[in-house]
Amino acid sequence: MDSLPIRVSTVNDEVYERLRQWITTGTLLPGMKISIRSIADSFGVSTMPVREALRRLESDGLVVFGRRSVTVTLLSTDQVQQVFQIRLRLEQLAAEWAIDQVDEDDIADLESILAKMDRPDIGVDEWRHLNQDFHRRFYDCARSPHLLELIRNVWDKVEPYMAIYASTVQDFAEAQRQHSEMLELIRGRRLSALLTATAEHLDYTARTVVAALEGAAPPK
Amino acid sequence: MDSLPIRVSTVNDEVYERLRQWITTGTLLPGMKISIRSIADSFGVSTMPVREALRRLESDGLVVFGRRSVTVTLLSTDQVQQVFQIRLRLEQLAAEWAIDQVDEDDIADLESILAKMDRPDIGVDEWRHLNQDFHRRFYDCARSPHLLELIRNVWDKVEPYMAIYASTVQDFAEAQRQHSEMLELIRGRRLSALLTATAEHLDYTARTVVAALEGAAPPK
DNA sequence: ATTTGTGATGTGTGATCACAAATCATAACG
DNA sequence: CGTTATGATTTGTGATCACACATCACAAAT
Repeated sequence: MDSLPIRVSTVNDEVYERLRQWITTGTLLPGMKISIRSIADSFGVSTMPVREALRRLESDGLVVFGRRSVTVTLLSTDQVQQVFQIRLRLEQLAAEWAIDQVDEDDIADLESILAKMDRPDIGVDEWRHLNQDFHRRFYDCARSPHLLELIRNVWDKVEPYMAIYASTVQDFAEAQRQHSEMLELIRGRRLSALLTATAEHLDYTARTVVAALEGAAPPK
Repeated sequence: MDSLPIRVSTVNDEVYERLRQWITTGTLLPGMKISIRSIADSFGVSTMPVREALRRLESDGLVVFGRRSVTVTLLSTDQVQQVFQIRLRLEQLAAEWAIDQVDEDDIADLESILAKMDRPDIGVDEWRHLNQDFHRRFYDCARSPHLLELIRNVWDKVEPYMAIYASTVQDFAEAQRQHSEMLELIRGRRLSALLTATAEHLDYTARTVVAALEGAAPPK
């Protein structure tokens, strides 16, 4: 009898998730120095689990260990664009796999998420959260946890800059239109059209983010 | 005057590289349990740097932390095939970028590596090493350290199974022919042909590895 | 006013210790 | 003989400590 709903969240995992969220949501900005002891104190734990969590974030590419310092990874504009290119290839692959696997429940969930995003007075934070939900639910149709996690990792690398972009823009109409289009295309199993739509959506997002990046002052 | 080629390798880094090599070369087989204390003792260090190194390998996807155990990641045949699909997309992207950036030095280096692999009495370990060199040097032409590292990470996930495959086969003629073809195509800047050649090479490799995997007894 | 040397401070690194939980071996029981 | 209970052992987790080095501030010299 293997009952496995046992909760075994360790301190390390907790710190890892929290720090990851702090980085991707913009609480910790790219280029900022991180003090292991400060983090440990503010969480009320020892430095050890913080160190292990930071090592994981290092391999995720979200933080960089220097000689005697840890900083949030800072990407150049070129690097941001490259990551978007990588994201595109991975998400197109997910789209290919999803076409053959998607069912009615998937469609219904996606419609539900999209409906929540259609509120005109929606806040930026909530919109970003739902945007993440939509895309993740979308890739989830590919039925490949491995690919899903990889996309999530790459996604999170540019997520801090998405936060900067989202805070300066309040018009999500175009993005919403593209989402609707993608949903229609996957519903109709129109693969090639879905691939181009995905490319257009990501290109649009990348261009908007880069524009916001160059308009905004570079973080110190 | 900023000459700073000072070597500052930490114990953590050392352990990380060694363990990574042990996993990718097959010294530590997929599914094997890892004892943090044993590793620490065999390296003559404390458990601390070993723990941090293992956390990095966890985010790399090479080891898995259980409730009270650490094991080398064990992939199913399906998962191995999926990783090869992901590799293909990333390496095709690298090929696209490389076409516009490759110069004579790159070609010369690739030819040199290929020449070393042409020895008929070459050992499997040496061949695998040179094979890695060739592909990495190839992606290096894309001039994107970020993409290069990502490919390396994904590559290493299936590398343990490449080791199993390589140990059972002693005929590298077909792979060598495909390498030569890829080199010719990048020399002639023939992008679309290079993309299909890359696809064929990776498909061939994946099929061979999967065949060896199903033929071999699953590791306990 | 700029540069350089020196000391104080802060910070990551690595070692050691204590503990709880998982694992395993052995024995008791059906 | 197979199954379960139980105690010993192993092992990851987290805390604390000592240390070396990077960083910064201030002052003295150019």
